[in-house]
Amino acid sequence: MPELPEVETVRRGLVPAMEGRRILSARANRPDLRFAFPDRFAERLTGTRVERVDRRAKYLLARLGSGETLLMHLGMSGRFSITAEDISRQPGDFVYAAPANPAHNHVVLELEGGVVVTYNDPRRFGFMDLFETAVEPTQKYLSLLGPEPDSNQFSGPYLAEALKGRRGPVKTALLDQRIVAGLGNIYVCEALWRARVSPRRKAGTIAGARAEALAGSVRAVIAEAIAAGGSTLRDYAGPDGALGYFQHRFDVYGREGEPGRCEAEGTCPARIERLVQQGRSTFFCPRCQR
DNA sequence: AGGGGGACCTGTGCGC
DNA sequence: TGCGCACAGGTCCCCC
Repeated sequence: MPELPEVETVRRGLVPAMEGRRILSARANRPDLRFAFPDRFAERLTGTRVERVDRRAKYLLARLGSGETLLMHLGMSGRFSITAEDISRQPGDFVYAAPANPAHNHVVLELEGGVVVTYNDPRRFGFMDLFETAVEPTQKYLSLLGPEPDSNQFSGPYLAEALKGRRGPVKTALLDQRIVAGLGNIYVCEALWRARVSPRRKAGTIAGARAEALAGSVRAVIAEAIAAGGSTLRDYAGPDGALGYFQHRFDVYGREGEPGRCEAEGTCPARIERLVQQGRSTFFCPRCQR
């Protein structure tokens, strides 16, 4: 379930399990996920220390003592679980609504301190790569990414400039990771609704105050979702060290046919509609989004 | 260059 | 109960 906020929540869960620990063994249980694992994947991980776990857009980036970075993308259905002997009062595992089918455990990392990090991904849309950290500016998955929503670079004027001349719908443009990094189908719908911008509006017509509002909505939606993931995390962090996975109530996503929450009182006379753009569902209020 | 459509996978929920 | 279909939070790649 990973858009930027979910990936950030996962990152925060992986930090205590991985940072500072040497990888004692690594195993891929199959040759590929979405793409083939890089050459000598397990050997390049074994024996090196994880110095830091970063995130860029929806990518998790484990910085290794070897000078390489392990890049991990969760695709649509990727998830990590952690088992640990000695991380008391620390996240010991992620909590999911349904248990993982072990048949889809594709990568297993054993780290110091009895920590085992397992990557499970039924659909295998996720992928992993290893690259020299020094070449990150030209790394194929990272080099073309737009600004993070919470960065100074991401602003109304930036967004207007980035969307200028684009003839397709703004919904599609916001999913383009080169324009802004980390948004997915849910948060694009939510941000457009908050800004009262129609998902069908031509991207190139977003300018001025409208661009400002949209950039602000993107920022706010992402920030709140991260905070909600964090609060869930605290709520679920019990003595066994469980880490809650992000849960959220959406204003439009998945709410086709329900009354809009567009008015101050919470009830809009219109109902949320669903339409399909580029083969993906868009949820919006036909009355309030223009 | 930008935009549209298909491809990659498995799982789930629904209508018949 | 079984079957087929639609749909699912992402990205890449090919074509125009």
